[in-house]
Amino acid sequence: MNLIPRPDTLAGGQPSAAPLYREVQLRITRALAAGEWKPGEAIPSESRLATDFGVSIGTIRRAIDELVAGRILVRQQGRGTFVATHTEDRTLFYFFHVVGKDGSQEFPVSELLGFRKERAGPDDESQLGIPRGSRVARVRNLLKLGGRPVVLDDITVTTERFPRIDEATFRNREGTIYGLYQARYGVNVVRISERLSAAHPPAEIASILGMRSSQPALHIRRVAYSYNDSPVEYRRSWINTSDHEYLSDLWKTAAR
Amino acid sequence: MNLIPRPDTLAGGQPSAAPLYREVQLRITRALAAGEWKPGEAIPSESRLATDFGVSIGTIRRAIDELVAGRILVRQQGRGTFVATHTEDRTLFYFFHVVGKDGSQEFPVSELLGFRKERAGPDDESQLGIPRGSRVARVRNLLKLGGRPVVLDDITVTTERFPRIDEATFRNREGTIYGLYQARYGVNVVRISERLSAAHPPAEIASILGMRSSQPALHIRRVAYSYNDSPVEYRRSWINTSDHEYLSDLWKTAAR
DNA sequence: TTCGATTTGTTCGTATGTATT
DNA sequence: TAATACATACGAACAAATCGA
Repeated sequence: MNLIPRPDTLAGGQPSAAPLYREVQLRITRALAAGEWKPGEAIPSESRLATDFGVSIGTIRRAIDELVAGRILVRQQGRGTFVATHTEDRTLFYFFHVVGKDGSQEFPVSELLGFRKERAGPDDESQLGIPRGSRVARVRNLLKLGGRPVVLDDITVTTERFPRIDEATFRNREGTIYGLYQARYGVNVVRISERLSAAHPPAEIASILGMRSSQPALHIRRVAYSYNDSPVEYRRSWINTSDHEYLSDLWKTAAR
Repeated sequence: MNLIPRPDTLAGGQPSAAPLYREVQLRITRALAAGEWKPGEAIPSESRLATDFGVSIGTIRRAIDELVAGRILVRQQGRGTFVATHTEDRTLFYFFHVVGKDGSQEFPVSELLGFRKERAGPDDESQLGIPRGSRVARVRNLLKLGGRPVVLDDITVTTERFPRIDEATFRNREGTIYGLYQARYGVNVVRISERLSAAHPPAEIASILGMRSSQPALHIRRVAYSYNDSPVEYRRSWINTSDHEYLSDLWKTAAR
């Protein structure tokens, strides 16, 4: 029956008690993080990976299953398995949770309001896990729904991960911001964590959102992560919830 | 090799193009909805289900996989597969998303503030998908964190699904409200959908939460679903976000 | 249009490992 | 210790989708 005993190591690294498919998964994730297979591209076929890694095709499928569930990879029968991109409309609402109070999901229109480079503050440092005084880029971006301003994003990223980033890069992009990160910097956002609270917006922001400063707004602090849970973006948002809501619907979006 | 062609029907019902594991999954879900296996109990072993359904054990595992991912079932190696309960602390934070601004996850203390029965309003009817003028029970419940009031829930359920429900039922319960639904009424909440907005709380609610009515609060409209996406509870909540936040962290809680 | 090669999707079966009782 | 139940890994066969010759 050709039962080869499973080696304790697969990559020649430190020994491990983890199952084989986890090791395979880890190697695939590392290859993704290293940019070996780029977003939109197909990764090698399952049978190819099986021979390359010296495991059965079932083990490869098992390893890929979770990456597909986590929207890191996308399978297509008859074609192959592809690195997920942020260019598809479907994936947008996976990271964009603002919907109309009537339940309508609308495509936001983006407008760049500001760009500058400076030193990170203590909040940025802790959220992004970066050294003191790191150089960061700050972007102020407005999202309009139905022609009216609804969401104001203040985005912070490190110039280390996004070298030579500038205003034109943001202004001339096609598609979403995460699509830009992916296509131009090889940074693939695969997960976000958001903390919401209600507060009065600062006067400047209230003005942009067309509300009075005495009106309540939704405030969100978001950290976006790439592979291996490494944080890549810190975003503070204000949302005018007069006509819109934040939708938190765990399993509708994920696989059931 | 004993290759039996797959029948188009498994239960003798209408024909189907769905894969076999989906049909098995559907039958398991139906059995759960019918209360055939109760929360906390073990469902039959995989090998037993395989012979019962006349499919391979691999197909059974495939069918159960998604139910486990959706927290409907819980596998335990060496013991069996169990219907998930709302009595475990782990599962609490799957439905309770309020955390301290310092990130601390605290166990809320519940206090019943009110109970009454009346006719459903239009909002209740549409959210719960019930006929006009249905009889509903309304519960007002306060959640305290660190001894201070933080969350006020106004809960609406139908007396049809929760017969003979009364104030004492809620007051004398042990554990969570969803645990009560499960243990006493066989209603198993497996998914919630929440819509968040920022607003000024009504004076009465602000007073309960120890805030001024001019302060912003987080307002949440939640619909809780049982098996087969059938809505069972409509809940309107107000949250004082002075010291707490709403955490939306898709993949930390789900399987990666 | 047809056909064949390729790739993922489904189902089956078997063997063995590990945890529980 | 033995029996039971889930976990991992392998392999095989066929179905279904895709794509190019």
